Amino acid sequence: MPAQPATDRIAQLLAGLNPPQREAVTHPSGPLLVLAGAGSGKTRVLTHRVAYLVHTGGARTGEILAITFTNKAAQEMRERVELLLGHSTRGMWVMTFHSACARILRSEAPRLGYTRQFTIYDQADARRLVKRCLDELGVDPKRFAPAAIHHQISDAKNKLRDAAAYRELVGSYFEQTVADAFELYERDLHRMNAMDFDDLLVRTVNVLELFPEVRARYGAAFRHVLVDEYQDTNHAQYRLLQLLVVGTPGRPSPRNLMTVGDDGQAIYGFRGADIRNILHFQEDFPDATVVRLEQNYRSTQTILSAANAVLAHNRGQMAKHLWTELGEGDAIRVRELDDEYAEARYVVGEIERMVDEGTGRSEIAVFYRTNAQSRVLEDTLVRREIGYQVIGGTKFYERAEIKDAMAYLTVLANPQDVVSFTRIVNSPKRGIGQTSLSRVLAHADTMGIPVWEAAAGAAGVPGLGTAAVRALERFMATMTSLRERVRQSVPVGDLLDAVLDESGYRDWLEAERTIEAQGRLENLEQLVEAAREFDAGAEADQDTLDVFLQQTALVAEADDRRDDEGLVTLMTLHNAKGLEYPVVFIIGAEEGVFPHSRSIDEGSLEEERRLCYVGITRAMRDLTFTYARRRNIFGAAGYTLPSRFLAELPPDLVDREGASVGGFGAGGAAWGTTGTATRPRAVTSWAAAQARDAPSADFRLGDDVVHAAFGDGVVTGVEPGGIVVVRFAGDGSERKLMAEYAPITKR
DNA sequence: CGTAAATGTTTTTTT
DNA sequence: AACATTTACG
Repeated sequence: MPAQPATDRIAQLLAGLNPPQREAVTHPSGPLLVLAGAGSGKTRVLTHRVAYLVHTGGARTGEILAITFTNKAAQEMRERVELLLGHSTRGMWVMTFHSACARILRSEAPRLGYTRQFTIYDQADARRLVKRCLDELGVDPKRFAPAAIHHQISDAKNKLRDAAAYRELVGSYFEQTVADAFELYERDLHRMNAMDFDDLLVRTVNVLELFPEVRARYGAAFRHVLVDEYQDTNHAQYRLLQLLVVGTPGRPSPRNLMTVGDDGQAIYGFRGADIRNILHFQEDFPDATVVRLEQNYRSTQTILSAANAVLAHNRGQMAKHLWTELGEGDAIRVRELDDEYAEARYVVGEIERMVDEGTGRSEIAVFYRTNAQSRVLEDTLVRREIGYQVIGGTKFYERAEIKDAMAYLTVLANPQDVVSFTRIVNSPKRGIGQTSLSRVLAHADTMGIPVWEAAAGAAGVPGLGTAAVRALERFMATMTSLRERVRQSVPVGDLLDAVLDESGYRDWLEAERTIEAQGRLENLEQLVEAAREFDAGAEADQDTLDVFLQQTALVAEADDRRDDEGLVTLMTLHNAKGLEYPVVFIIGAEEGVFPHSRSIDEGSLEEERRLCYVGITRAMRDLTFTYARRRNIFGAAGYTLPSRFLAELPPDLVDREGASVGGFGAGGAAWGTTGTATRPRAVTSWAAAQARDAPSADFRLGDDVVHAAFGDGVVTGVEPGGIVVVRFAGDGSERKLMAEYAPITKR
């Protein structure tokens, strides 16, 4: 393309934008909030604004920080901006919050007592560490699940509360335990030179708050900050933006913050997202310009009206007037099936029919609430030989062999990392069991030295058997030799290859001679390949291993979504946000499944409803809901009720052939055909519906019960989800039990 | 110390 | 039903 005068390029950039889009793109300066309804072209506005800023000289590429929620979105944004600009976006920060923070911390973390080689722990690593802390405290992991404790800690961190601040708010024994674990956990993380996902945000905020010169530097560097999916930001992210944008007393910054979002699509509250960030933007920035994008370019009016009608059942959403020029379109189908197998057969049958009629497979998507639901569907698709892809689910980097390989590299980069060391020391088996490992760890702890050093001096570890000492010495000889190559800056791909050979990991898998091991070997080769690609693209600096590790820790999936290959796409509703498909199926529309029983229990129904809104608005022209009358969970079959969201769809927009008329609450037909003698009382969740089939589970307040292990007790509460609360006479403890599974009987 | 059996727990959603 | 973790045994 020949170079054009800037004015032409700008005119071209703005052609094809509607008036509010254009207003947002050309906004001169200062805070800007874009309220962008589903399908209203928000990515378009973001990318065009970035290009506009560069073209008009409002910012150089290096002065722009564009933050997205997922890596996928970041990559897509970068590509689209490059297309608009006609050149590379090198130097522009287009990435997720976590990536941006990791990058800042790679240079600034030493100010907080970390080295540049700090390890990033994912959820699983963090949970393992929490469990270790609980062990150290002598807490029974059955009483308090490490996952629950970690969730509390994570929640606190997202609110920028440290362990001390958390302790001040303690109000129960559970929270007391969390506070204890929190302190140990933070101490261990810092000692091990490691950060969890939340730390990336928190520590960046810490650096910016503690060091005004750092804040001034980054504040000046990013003249324009653009944030996508603003409704999903948490408090730490909010604070981070304030620090970057508001500037320092002596040096006010241009406050060029553009946030784009839709309060109707806030679906990450469970992860600490605070919807108030978007609701209060105009209070934070009273001079903010607000632009509403209300024309939808994606869906038929029927689909939009249905989405609006569902969302209208929430209180306090911002008003929306989405409209479209795409016409009425077909009714939304709702179908009732016998069970999840019939449901899968129906969906796959419809897919076959549509494909026969000329629809491309890549135009079709199936959404579900939980990953586990993909399984039956996948079986059916395989049997009918329909190509499909599953987005999300078990991630490449969460596979055991990949985590092992990464742990080897991590230990080589960060010799203090106990979690990674523990992971690899006896994998493959080299005769270093739990007992020997504990001795090494304890020794490192008492001496206050890194694990690596303790292991390297195995002979000096008290209580270690000669066999264990020898095994450790062999292991550490290998590791030391590998570490030497790190020092020489051997490319990561070569290093990883050497790790797999010299650790004996490859031989170990090859010796297994199973199909599964073969698959694992292939995954590892794929990882080596990814490392070599990284080497090829890496700049010739010395920190390649650290960069590789920190970058990889933040990338969930290696295999990307493919649009062009004629594959039907399967994913969770959460994963569907930001995407669109001509044909959409939403399966498992049942109380307890969607809305999920836990949401019902925890009172986060409005968020579930927004999730439903997100799902509906992904569809361009064809939308089908299905639900099953009977569904298996934990093995046993249970009966279900149609999702309340189905009842919220305006009847005149819906085609309910084969489905019970009236939806939720009119499930009598479904129940009647099962031959069940008693009509069920109103059930609020799936588990409760299922509990109906087990008469023994019918506990009432005040019932005297006997538990196989805890002895006599009395029922002090009955909760939705088939949970009974029992206070036991033996130790006075109060426990929540699953009525159906717990070994309790009425007296 | 490692393997195999037994036991108990689990399912939201994700950077 | 599937999985992880704990326990028993060689």
